[in-house]
Amino acid sequence: MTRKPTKAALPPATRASAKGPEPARSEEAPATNRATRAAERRAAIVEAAMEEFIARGFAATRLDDIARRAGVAKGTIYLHFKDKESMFEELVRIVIVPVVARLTTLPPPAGSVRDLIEAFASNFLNEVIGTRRGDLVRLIVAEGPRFPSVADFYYREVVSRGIAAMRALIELGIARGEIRQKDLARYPQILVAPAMIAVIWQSLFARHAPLDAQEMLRVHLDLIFGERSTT
Amino acid sequence: MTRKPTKAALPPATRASAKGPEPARSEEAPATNRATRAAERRAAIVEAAMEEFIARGFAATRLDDIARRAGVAKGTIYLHFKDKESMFEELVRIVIVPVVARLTTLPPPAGSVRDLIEAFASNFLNEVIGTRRGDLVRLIVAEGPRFPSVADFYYREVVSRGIAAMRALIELGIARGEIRQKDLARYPQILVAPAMIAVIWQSLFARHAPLDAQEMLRVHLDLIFGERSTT
Amino acid sequence: MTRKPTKAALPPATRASAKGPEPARSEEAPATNRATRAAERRAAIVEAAMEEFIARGFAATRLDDIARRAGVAKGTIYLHFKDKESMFEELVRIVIVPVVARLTTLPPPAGSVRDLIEAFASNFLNEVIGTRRGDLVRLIVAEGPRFPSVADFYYREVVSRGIAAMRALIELGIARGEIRQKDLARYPQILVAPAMIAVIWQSLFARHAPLDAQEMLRVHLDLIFGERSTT
Amino acid sequence: MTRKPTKAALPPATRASAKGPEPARSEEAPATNRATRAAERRAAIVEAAMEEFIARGFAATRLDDIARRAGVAKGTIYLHFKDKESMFEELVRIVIVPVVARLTTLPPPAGSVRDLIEAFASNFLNEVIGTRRGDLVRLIVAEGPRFPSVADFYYREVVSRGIAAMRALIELGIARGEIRQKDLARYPQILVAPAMIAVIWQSLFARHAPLDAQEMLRVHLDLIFGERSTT
DNA sequence: GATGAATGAGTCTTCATTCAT
DNA sequence: TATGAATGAAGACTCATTCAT
Repeated sequence: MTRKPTKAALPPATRASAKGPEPARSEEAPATNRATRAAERRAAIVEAAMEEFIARGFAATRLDDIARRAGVAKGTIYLHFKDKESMFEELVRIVIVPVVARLTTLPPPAGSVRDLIEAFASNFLNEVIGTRRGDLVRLIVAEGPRFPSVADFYYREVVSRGIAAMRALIELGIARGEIRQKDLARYPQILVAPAMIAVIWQSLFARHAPLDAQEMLRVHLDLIFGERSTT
Repeated sequence: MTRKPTKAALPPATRASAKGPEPARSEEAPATNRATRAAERRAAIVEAAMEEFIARGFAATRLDDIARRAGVAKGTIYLHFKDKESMFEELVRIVIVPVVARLTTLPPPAGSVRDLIEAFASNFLNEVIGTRRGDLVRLIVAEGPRFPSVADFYYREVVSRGIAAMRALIELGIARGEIRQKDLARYPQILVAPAMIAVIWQSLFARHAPLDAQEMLRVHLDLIFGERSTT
Repeated sequence: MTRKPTKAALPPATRASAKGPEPARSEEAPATNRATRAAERRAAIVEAAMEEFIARGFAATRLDDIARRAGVAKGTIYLHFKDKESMFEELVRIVIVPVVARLTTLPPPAGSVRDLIEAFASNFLNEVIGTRRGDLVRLIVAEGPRFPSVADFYYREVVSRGIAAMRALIELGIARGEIRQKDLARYPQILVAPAMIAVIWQSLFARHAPLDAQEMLRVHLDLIFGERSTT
Repeated sequence: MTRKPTKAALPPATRASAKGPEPARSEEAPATNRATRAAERRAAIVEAAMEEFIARGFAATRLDDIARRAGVAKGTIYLHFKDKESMFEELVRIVIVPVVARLTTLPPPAGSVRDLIEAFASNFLNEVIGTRRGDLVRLIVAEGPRFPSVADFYYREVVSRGIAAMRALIELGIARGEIRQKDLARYPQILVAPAMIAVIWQSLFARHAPLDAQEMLRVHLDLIFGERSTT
């Protein structure tokens, strides 16, 4: 048996690690109207599916488990999603869209470029690295080749925008004299690389060698902007 | 069905599709004695399995496909591996060990630290980024959480050693005055991050936005060592 | 999946596909009082169910489709019928009873026996062969073995009566000297056989080889009554 | 529950009513080589599937039941047939082809046309009416509209040939003066109609009113050829 | 050793039926 | 009465693993 051991290796999941505002499990709030109930259920399914897909990957995830975790019957899933595959694809969209929305709103044009980027980094540290959102990034890396539409979506919505935003910042930094190396603007990936590595590191190796992502990012920024006199 | 679309996206494999009477053995030498034959078969299985696992991930890979691609019968796989799961785990070891062996041999004590690292990078560019070996890295990222033993092994054999080696180089660079930022030695991950990002980028986004990995790595080294006067 | 191809072959029904806010009631009069409304709904369900059962057979018909076609909610069906099975059984009764009623009324004591039978045949041609009613016959042939009660009912109400009526006519024909072969009265089935074959032929083979049922029946009657001098 | 009652209505099938030369169940003959075993299994599956499809119709038949009846595991069916649907389609071909083969061989040009047709009829009586083969005809009538390919095949292989053969015989009969009514050659269906009705009658109404098919066919032939002086 | 037919547990998906609104 | 969201039992199909040849 192949899948069983795989399951055994992953204890019934971390469960109650509700990410959204509320677990939206049933039995709790009676809720009032039907639409609300339906929305809650849908949210519960999304939440549960995310958890399971992250824990086991697409192919090894069982809809049965998602249903159980969401506290709904198996058939209910099919009231919200066409099938497992499109559930996965929609899921990524559902989870990513609000993140993108927030990010595109954020940038308050304050202080120096370094301050701006540090704000970004700090945000990233709190909201992505080591969180469910970080795991989602790893999930996309894992399943991307088998779900081109997911990779496409992620590139379009997140990567290309992120790269563009970083490039703009870098160019600003160069213009203001904060960044010396002009070529950096051609490869904004360099700016983000350590952050991405931190995300992956936390998923895979945190157990063996915990990584102080915050400090690493600071060192990286020092590399780009020069070390700060004031720490 | 879970795999159908995935299969559609991945045409029935690029290799052997022998279906007729002839087993289509591994194309190499005819070989004479039994031990050799067995070793060849095993090698063919390893090769085929790697290919399939990389293309579809662990759960979605069918032993049937591996067998067909390797030109052996399904049962034969079980003469070499206990089951699918341990096959996967052994596989990673089998493929990684020679790579590590080569890397630990490599370091030719030549010129400057930057030259050394550039040699490394160049090697990495040719042998990893955009190759099967690069895909293996993505595979480990993908399956790591479900195969702790694989993640462990990879950390122990590759990551920790790589980090240690990089740290040694960085310290050497600092000692020789080639690298100004002392803190870098605490986070050798920063040195490797762009290379890893390049690996992942090629798997996922090459189609949308091809990345000139070589040039990116050069820019990154300029950042660390300062821009070269000559170039 | 069992039904997919079947569905593909049968475009989502020719009728109502109302999905929007409006229930798309039965198109007839708006009706005022409740009893009337209920009766109308029931009629719509019966009509829709018949259509679907004929198109797909009992097992492959979905209550969902019936409801949609009838323009009612799925639950409404259960206000009128106990379950799918008894719905099917009642349906056949509901549809057949008025037909039988009409037939037993028909026989206008006109001219010769041949004229009488020709009147019958002509009626059958117009009202059964190639119509919904003809498909019902095929449906009963198809589902009879799985619905003994339906077969029983059909035998009792239609077949045995029809046979008896035909026998009476044949005997009359023999008595009057119109029919020479006396044994025919023992097998009135022979008289009806071509008509039944025509019904089935239209369902199955009309596409390959259209059949002029009217002319065939005429030839058949000529066989029994002798060819007419005038025609 | 819809399918359960349907099942209940049909007691676990008549089972041991093996039609072919031998039941080909397992456990009996040890068989020698693999190919033979496989062929036996395939035959058992075909036999079992026919039985079940006839008893319940396509949609209501469960592969589980077919497997159980054939004495094989569910998966084994898929070694021989792509899916339920193509199993059904192939089945009809598999069962019909040898029948057609035999029929096209049969006709020994002996005696009078009536004798020839009586030989046919007698054959039909023994080999079709009231047998598995007869049920198959009913099955095709039942499922034809949902399986155009089956109806097509049946028309091409059986119906059109049968009609052509009957027409030839009728024309011969007319030429020899055995058949008076010339128009009959235009509708050979009339010649076959009572036989078909007998087939259907036996499936549906035998319980209520057994039909002496042999005698009925004789009467029908008397109608066409004139009553025999000797009998 | 090598084979590949056979197995049957496991998974996705459907749909008749129920019931709170 | 009418609704339709929710349920979960049932059924088609897959595939890792075994074992007789």
